[in-house]
Amino acid sequence: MCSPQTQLAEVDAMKLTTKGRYAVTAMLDLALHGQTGPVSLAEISVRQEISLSYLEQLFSKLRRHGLVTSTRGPGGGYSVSRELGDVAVSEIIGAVNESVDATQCAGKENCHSHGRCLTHDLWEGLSAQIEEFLSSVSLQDMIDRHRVHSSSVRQEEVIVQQPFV
Amino acid sequence: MCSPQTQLAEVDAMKLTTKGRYAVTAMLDLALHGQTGPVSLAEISVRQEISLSYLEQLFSKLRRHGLVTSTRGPGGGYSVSRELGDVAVSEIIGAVNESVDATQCAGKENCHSHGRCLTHDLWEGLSAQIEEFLSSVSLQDMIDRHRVHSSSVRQEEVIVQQPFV
DNA sequence: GCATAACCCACCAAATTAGTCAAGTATTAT
DNA sequence: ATAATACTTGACTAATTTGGTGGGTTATGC
Repeated sequence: MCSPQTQLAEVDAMKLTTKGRYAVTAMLDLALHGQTGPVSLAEISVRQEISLSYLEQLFSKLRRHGLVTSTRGPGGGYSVSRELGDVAVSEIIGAVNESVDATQCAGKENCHSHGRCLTHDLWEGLSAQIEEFLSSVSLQDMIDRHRVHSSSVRQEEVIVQQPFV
Repeated sequence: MCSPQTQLAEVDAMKLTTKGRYAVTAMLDLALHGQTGPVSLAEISVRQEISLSYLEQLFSKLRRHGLVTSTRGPGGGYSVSRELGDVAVSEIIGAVNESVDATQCAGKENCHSHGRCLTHDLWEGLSAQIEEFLSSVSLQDMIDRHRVHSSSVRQEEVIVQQPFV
């Protein structure tokens, strides 16, 4: 990012876009409806109003990252491949945001003299914190927290037990 | 988002893109160099390698949101309008990501029967947490934390004093 | 007055996102 | 076997966002 030839340079920081939201939404649908067996993308497409082809793109990446497993044939579909508590939101978002990432100035080469690099470091630090935060939230967490929240339980618990260590 | 006419519907959730990063970076530059007076966009442009015109776009929004004040004429420039501890990262990112947002299904209208809305709620919950997290980090926090981190002080402090309450 | 800088605006090229379409391949219930 | 179901792949496109140009206008310190 600091070398001249890499003009704008995507550091592979956590990106929060609708793409990631679609992926998380779909994974949540899978988590909620997948107890009895595989869930077809067609079902998810209808329930979540995401186009089937777009879901195929997303799940192709999710599968390559080992987050879901597929079952072919009639009655087939996708299943979450691990326990819900072991699937972090950051993994889901990271999986669908994967890029070829060829042009990356790995590490910090000549990045110590310019004023840019201090702010660069500061942003990296924040970025790392966001990622750490999203790493600490699993699908199970999201479901549990919602359950607690939507019932008339005290808010205190929800706020105190934040995932950030 | 749940009504049929709103197909994809941007809920105004926190978006983490390069645009927001540019804004935070520029604000940090302002914070670090603005002690002696206003800082011109030209300076920031050189230091942070962001085009002047793009900075103008960003600061136009930052100014309209009251995060910076401008001083015209020679020796002029921008200043952070509040104390650094009072400027949250979430405000900066939110300011530059403002959208006209006309087509929005405000509130939750007919959103209680479909399966979509549970996952929708779950995402909203996470989104709120991310926003809350970013709200708790100020420019001053970022600078302080970096200072602590870059000197050879124990890591413990940094980890323990996380901004998330 | 003049250079400096904020401000404003319309327009644009490239990249990314989101979605479509079509032709496959694999699995399995029957 | 075979049809049905479901996943795979890739090319293609529309919409949006990103980042930038280039033209100007206004305010102000010297």
